[in-house]
Amino acid sequence: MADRLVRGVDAARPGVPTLEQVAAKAGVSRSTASRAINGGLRVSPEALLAVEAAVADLGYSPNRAARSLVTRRTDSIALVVPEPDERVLSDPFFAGTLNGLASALADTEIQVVLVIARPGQNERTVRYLRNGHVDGAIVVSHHRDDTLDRALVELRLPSVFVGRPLSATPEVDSRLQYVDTDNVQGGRMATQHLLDRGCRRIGTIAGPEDMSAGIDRLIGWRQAMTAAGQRDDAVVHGDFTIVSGAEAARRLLTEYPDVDGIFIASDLMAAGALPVLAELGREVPQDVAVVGYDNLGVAASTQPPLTSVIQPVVAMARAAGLRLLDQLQGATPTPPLIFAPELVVRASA
Amino acid sequence: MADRLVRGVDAARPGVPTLEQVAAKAGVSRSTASRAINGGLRVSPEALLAVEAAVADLGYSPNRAARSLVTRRTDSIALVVPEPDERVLSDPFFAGTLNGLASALADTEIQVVLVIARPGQNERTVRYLRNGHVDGAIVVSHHRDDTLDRALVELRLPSVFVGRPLSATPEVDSRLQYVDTDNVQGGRMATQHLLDRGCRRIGTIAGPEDMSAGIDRLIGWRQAMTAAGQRDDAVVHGDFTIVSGAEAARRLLTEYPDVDGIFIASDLMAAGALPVLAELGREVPQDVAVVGYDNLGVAASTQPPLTSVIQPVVAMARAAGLRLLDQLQGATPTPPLIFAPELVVRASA
DNA sequence: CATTTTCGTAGGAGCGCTTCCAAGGTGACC
DNA sequence: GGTCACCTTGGAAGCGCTCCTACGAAAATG
Repeated sequence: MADRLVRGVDAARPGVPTLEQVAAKAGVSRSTASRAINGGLRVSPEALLAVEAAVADLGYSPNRAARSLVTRRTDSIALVVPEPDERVLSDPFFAGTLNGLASALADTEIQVVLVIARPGQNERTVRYLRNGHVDGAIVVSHHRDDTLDRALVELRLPSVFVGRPLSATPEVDSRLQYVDTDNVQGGRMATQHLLDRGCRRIGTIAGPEDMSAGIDRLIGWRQAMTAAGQRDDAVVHGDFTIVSGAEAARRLLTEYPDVDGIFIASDLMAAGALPVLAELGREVPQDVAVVGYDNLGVAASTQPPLTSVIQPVVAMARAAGLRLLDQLQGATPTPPLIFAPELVVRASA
Repeated sequence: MADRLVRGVDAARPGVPTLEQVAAKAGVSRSTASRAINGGLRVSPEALLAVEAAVADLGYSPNRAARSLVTRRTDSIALVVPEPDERVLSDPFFAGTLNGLASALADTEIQVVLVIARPGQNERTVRYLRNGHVDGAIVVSHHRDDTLDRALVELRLPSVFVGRPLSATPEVDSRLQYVDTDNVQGGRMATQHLLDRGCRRIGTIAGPEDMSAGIDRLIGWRQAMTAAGQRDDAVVHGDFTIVSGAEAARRLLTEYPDVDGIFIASDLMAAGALPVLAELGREVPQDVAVVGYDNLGVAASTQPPLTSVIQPVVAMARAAGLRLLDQLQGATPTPPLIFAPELVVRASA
């Protein structure tokens, strides 16, 4: 273990003001000062004013540790994210989540603690969450490891998943809060758009088979294809990265050279696929129409710009944050909140 | 203020184990248990073993609040980031930072608290940091607002900037820790590469004039151009986003239609510029060679793939984390750590 | 006018932990 | 064998805060 660490703020100086000092300055007792600060109930207007002045004067802010010790709350929530590897690194999904969450918590005092869920360290992560270090958790269910999901559900810690966790079978849905878009419908919409513009031999570059977003979008594609009486065999998988998109496109066009439309389960993969299509002499959208998914920045900047299905990450994360807040206030868990996907038509299809 | 919140973990159940329980189970006093847990100094081997067993058995982990209250440390550091807006959202910079920081802290107990520095709320941010809620801070100096930078420096809170803060004039450098790449040299290298391949009329799409990365890369370009005896007037500015890159490219080619090379200060802007070049009938790299900056994922997937200057975000953030750790252990601040940029040659130049 | 209710306030206990201190036990050394 | 040093240990204080309880004064009630 490390030696004694040096104090964050030097103790030699007057130091951080305490409630005691505020009370003294305001000429009231510690209790009154505390009450004044925590909502001002049962405090006379004069006392309230005096305390507020003292607080402003001293630049006081309550010691969270002390408060937390007695309230048994921490006023902080965990943002549980999978270890940011190459994939997450190039994925704007996370930044969007953060943005939405921040906006949900904007006018609370709640802090966000980043919890990196390292693969193989679930034990540690769960212990951290269990032992009251945070009041709740937002879990970015963007990883392939559902033992963590399961463990979190067992925990009874107020928590909301962004994106349906794979462990969310219908039976346990009620015990489990999540926010997601309807990826099945999204997949259907994307495919239908291709069908509507006349494509008949439509392939798909699907996401990983162990992530709900990957699975569901593929299901949506299947549904649309069978409903239209088309074959649903032209499937290759990627892992949502640019590189995998390029590879997948190559495989797809090799195995099914006659495709005239591709539904690609993420814009990033589409960004990888488009250059390959060009290289193989396919004009987009004339020879092969392409629809992506996510609509997160990259979509508009590909060549040609990508028709894509909107996944409103920011709104989802915001909703997740608000739901968590509700739970922290004691509200009972509500059923999953599913956003409707929307299609943005650009040049690629 | 909000009403009483519900406890994160239900108190009716056996609840979270305390040190007292561990001690009882191990058959030692609370003090001994504490000593055993915090490094095991002055504890007999038997006692140590007994405590360790009890800890494992009970799944104990110390209450951070209680510990923090007495040690006056929080064992957490702030990651101060500018409010994630559109720009940050589509920027993999942040994810990389997180990745690097996480790796630096991997085998410590230190938690990362996300502090969103909202514009116009500097007061609040500073107060939070000042009042001992965290032991130190990593500041992603990726924003345009240097009053925060200045305030943080005043704070005497151990902190490390990722990216040179604009307020870091040579005089205050010593009081201020940061990690950065040599953006001037990076700009020079990029430009030199264009010169070397025969470009003579080189323009630049520079970053914002109020961010050190923007300023320095432009300086580098200027240096290379004047050293080569070329005119350094073909400058337009963007704000590091894709959209601004597209606009800037249009402006540049309108004002200076004879450019045969462009140094673009970020890959994202380059990603916006390339389609515009294509649209205006310029072949890359034949008619106009292009060098980008950052080499963060997008670079490899543009059409054509982008020659770019590596900015090792992950390594930088990791270094920043390690330096902060050093400071927390009492080490004296060290001079800025500057990474050398590297050029990755791809098809665009 | 006496009595109850209400209100604002102060004091004190105690949250779980670290750490100071004194005490006890052991071995080394004279 | 006695003294000293050293190591291990438990008791107790106290970190800054909230909240329970008690209390006096003011307001409302009979």
